[in-house]
Amino acid sequence: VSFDQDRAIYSEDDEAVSFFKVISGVVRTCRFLRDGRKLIDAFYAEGEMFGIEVGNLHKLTAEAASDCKLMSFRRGGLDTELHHDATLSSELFSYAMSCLNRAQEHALLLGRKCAVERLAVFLLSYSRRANPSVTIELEMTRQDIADFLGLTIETVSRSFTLLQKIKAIELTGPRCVRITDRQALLSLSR
Amino acid sequence: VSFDQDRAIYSEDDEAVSFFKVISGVVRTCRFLRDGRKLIDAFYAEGEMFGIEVGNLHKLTAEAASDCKLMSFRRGGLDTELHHDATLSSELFSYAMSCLNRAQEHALLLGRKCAVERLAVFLLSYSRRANPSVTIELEMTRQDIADFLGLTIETVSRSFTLLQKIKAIELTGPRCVRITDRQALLSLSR
DNA sequence: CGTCTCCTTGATTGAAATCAACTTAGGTGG
DNA sequence: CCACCTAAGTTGATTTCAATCAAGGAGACG
Repeated sequence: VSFDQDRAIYSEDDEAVSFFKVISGVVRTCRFLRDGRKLIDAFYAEGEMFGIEVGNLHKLTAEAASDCKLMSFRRGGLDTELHHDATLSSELFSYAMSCLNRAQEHALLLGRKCAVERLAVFLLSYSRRANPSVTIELEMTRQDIADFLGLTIETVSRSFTLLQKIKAIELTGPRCVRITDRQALLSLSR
Repeated sequence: VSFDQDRAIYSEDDEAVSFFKVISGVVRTCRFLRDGRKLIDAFYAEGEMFGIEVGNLHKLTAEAASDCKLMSFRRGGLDTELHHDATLSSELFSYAMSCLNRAQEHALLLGRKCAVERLAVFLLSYSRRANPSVTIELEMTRQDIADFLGLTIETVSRSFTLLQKIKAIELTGPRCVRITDRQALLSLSR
């Protein structure tokens, strides 16, 4: 299945009939407050799965952060299978626990880290998942980064500038970053 | 096992040899940044389980938020059992997913809600788990609430005062709250 | 009765949000 | 092919909310 950038894949409280694997592009899952405030919970890149739920409803909204292609899986008998296939369900347990870990790390970032520190964490985690070359291509907008880090686009932009000023990164384009001092980012991030 | 208030039950990166069930009192799980900044991930009250991990190490620190009694379980063959007992592992999956949900809700709060809104959420969730009587007894300090909500004790205190001023709550003592306008709290919390 | 801890309140500072203007890059069509 | 248009990003000025600094009050306990 293909989705254009910013298309909704499913919405909060939609019935969870399928889950997905990313073939290409980036997907974001997010939540909203009634007045429109938004927080991106996670980005999913090539090869990652999302949309697995326990109840009948999706707890988050999923949107295409870039144009992307997905593999869709019928949820079907997953529930019943769960009670019989111990390997499957223990793998799902591991999967859920690793998501939990990521979410807890995210909470620590949102609750206790300042703007530059948040961006440092983001760039490090992003560089880890992208190919390990020096220059990384950000596949999402400043707005997406801001909504993930609990900031505004202006603050994100200023933080990029600041990281560049202290020579931790180099901006070769608005979406292109080279990490020039990984150690500096690391010490900001903990 | 008994723990006095503020005693560590286990620390981040400790070997995860046991997990626990709360018999009485309240436990908090938390993470730290190197400079001492702290975020409480969750509180666990009577009957709740904590300390279940996938790897060999605890990912969080657990401390007694009040004097408390715990039931300790050897982790033992849980790993091997996991691959054979489908019911157990699917239950663990559900457990992990509900923790994940809670963590995501927490992240939304930390990333996008202001101080009073955060306190409103906290009081509502706390009143849900405590007995449903009108007056609730907070079993933790302002510092704990602040570390959970990503605020300082002063801001928490001011938010209590503010909620009282708008007649959403009544403080019958520093640790005793009566919710007088649940609707007001609800509309702050979403 | 004094001391200590926890909590509240006030004054000031500071980091990020908001408001506003400007720049750049990319895409489109003349 | 180039000029224009638009969306995305940056930068600056100001405001705002929460943090910090500081002082004082209330209850618990020896």
